[in-house]
Amino acid sequence: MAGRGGSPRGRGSSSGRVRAAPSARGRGQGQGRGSPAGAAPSIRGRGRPLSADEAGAGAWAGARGAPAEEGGSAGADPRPRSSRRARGCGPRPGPGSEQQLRAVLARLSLARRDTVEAAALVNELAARLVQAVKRDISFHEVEKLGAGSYYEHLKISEPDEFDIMLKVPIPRIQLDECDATGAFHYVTFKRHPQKHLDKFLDDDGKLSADTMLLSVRNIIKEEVKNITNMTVTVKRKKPGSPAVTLLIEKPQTQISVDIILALEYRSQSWPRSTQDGLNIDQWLGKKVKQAFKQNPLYLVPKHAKNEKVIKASTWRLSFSHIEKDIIKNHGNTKTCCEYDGVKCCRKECLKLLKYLLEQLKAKHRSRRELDKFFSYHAKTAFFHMCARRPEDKDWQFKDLDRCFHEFLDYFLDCLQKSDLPHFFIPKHNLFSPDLVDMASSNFLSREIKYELNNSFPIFKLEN
DNA sequence: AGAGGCTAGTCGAG
DNA sequence: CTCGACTAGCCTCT
Repeated sequence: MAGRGGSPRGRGSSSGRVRAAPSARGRGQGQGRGSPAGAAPSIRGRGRPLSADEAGAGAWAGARGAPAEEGGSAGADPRPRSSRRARGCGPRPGPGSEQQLRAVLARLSLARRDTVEAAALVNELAARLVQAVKRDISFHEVEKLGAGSYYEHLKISEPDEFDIMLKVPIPRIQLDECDATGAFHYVTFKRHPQKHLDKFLDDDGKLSADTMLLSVRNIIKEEVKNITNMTVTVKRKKPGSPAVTLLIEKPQTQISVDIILALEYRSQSWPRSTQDGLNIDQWLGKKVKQAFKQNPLYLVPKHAKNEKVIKASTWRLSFSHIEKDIIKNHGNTKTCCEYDGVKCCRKECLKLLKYLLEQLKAKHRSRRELDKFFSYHAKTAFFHMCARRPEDKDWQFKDLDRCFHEFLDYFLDCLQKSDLPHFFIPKHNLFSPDLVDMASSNFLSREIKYELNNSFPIFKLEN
């Protein structure tokens, strides 16, 4: 649940209470949600899946249809808790399909040992950096917020990428859209300037994203010099990136940690460009939507590109906190996926699409067609798909194969039409031809169709 | 800041 | 396969 402000949906609450006290959520001990699911030995060897949040989409125009309703898919889900995710019990599933997908998913789960080790390093590093940043008067009030796949329990393969937002509360600011997307804004202070942030204003009185991020970057670089108990380096700055990326070197692997500066914007209402977004009325409910919209918004330093002129002072809206909350509370019913509720396969579908994209990107690393696809595309398509199929019964655990195929169909459709609206800012088309050219979408479409029609050979590669 | 409770996840024993 | 231990993260409450 997102910030204390009030994440909607008090989840366990049996009452109709919508946003209040989550305290009543208590249910039994959170114990054994056993799921053996053939714990694959941590797969560290696997082809480094490119960078964190990326994944593409795939679309396919025609080939739909094939969703193989294969023989009654593995056992009916209704097995209560534990056994729920066990793969392939019950009648034999058709070749490939259900059982194959579950095997893939089992391989994608994070090995606990890796998670424990990575979390210890990352948490220690993050705590130090937060302290260091807080020492600067301008950033006195920063707070940490875990964002991205790892914190959404959607990280696959290895816990090697972490996104950590540093929230800077900024009251009374004004946002002005700076281009047609509705995502990028200029930030100015209303009325009184805020003394501790004045030094980040540019000549026009706009808050300069570049300057502010650079300031954080310098603090971090200094602090990193003092760290002796692990090997950490600060990666070279990428123009237009909202993050300071750190690398923790470990004997076998490295962990990348993105520190993302984020202005915390609380206001009566979200900006106009978001007005028709977050279409979850049928899925999570209007009250939930309303409650989400009471949450603050975040702005991350990110150049509005897409135009000849690069604007150094722009900020992009970020909804990571809401996305995280939706993913955690993804059901039409409150009890979806609770330990005594019914398990759905939504997250599994998303993991599979992310994996597919990662693998395709890795396979075609040397070409450029897939460079423009990111896991955020998969996530966005996922939200739309959930909104189109709002009911838990549309996502039963036993229907993984069908659900995944339908999800891919939808994704292919988006690619083919070059149309994937940002889930929160509907007029912002993430597949707009200026962002993703036709050659790229066609290439990805073709690759996905190929995988679809051949039982996903790319999932079998062991590399 | 710290303690305690809870969830969602992995893993080991039988 | 099932059970339950164990753990990270997150939340609430002093």
